[in-house]
Amino acid sequence: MKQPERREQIIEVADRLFYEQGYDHTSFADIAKAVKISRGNFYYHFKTKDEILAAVIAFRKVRTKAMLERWEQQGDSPEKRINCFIQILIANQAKILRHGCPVGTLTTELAKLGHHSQASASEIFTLFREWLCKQFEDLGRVEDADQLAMQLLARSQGVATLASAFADQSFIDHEVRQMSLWLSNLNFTQ
Amino acid sequence: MKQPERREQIIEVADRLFYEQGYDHTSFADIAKAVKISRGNFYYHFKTKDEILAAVIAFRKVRTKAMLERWEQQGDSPEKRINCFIQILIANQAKILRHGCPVGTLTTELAKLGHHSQASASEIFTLFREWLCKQFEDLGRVEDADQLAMQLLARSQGVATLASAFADQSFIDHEVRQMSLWLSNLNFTQ
DNA sequence: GTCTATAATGCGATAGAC
DNA sequence: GTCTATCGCATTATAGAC
Repeated sequence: MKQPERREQIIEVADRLFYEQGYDHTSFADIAKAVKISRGNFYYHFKTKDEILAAVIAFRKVRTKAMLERWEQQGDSPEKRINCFIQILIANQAKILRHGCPVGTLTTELAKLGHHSQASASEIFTLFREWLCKQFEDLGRVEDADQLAMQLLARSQGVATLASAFADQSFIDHEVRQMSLWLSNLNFTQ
Repeated sequence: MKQPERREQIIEVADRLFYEQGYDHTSFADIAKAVKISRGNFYYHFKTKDEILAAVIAFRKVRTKAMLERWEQQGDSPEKRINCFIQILIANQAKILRHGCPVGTLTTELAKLGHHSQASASEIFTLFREWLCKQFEDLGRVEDADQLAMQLLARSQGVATLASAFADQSFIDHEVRQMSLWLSNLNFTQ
């Protein structure tokens, strides 16, 4: 297989395994086995574990940016676009119940490990934060746009954590409805 | 040193290290070194890593129950008692900024590891949930008490995760004020 | 690019002396 | 109750053949 393809393949598998099992708990052997190459060959593509983590984070950033651009074009109002964000809790419900939020769980783990890539991983949160901030500004909440963005980010983060802890699907459904309601009432409560 | 004392000492050190470094990443050597006993001696007190994790979770449950009982007696109104809960984000600010919420980060990690103690660790959340539920009932919100408890639990959980990710102390301060405000307005918005 | 073989380290866990 | 010594295993990482 050509070099770029194999590299992409490894990153995608590592991305999935880091999410499902955690970064530290996932070994090169796990990734190599899933990609169906030998451990030795793995080192041709990535020299250290830090290197593949950096590649996975970069991959997630690109994917997140693409998703945010898609939402930007899909929704024809800021409220509809923010609802796209809220709805990912439903779209990824099954995975979130088992493994939590991909961004939150990674930044938390890297913080505990004292890993230098923690700051880089947190920038995925920043992508959501700035995008949401822009939407709230378009909604007319110019002054507290960033605070609203952080509030929504925090709440959906907490929903993912608790839904996973209690293995409670209906909690996600309920909180998503509540967040949508909160959003549609925002114009009148400033 | 007498057996029960040493056992307690190990549990307290393990509790701290599991919080700071994560469960999986903390080795017996780490704990033994911090307690200043040999690795071999460690096994006199705890035979497996599962065993010490179970002891730490049990320890946290006892400590949480004691704290909730203290809050129960301290606050002379349900609103003040719920504010005790909200204020732990301030009281434990420094630790939360570095290591997140002790309950949330442990349940998340155990979920990723597929560890059988995950359900037991989640019961610490249940202690808070049921205590908060009772307070919201006393506040007069009988019908949606559990939903309000879960909403507050989720929000403070998200605040801890994001504050840690961004290393942003002022975000905790701001969100705590917002949650207190939300609480004081609850009576009028039913 | 891919493989096998292997070095070097750290881990959970055990045995046995004191 | 505490220690030293050690086993068996998984891990990251390297060397070198094909």
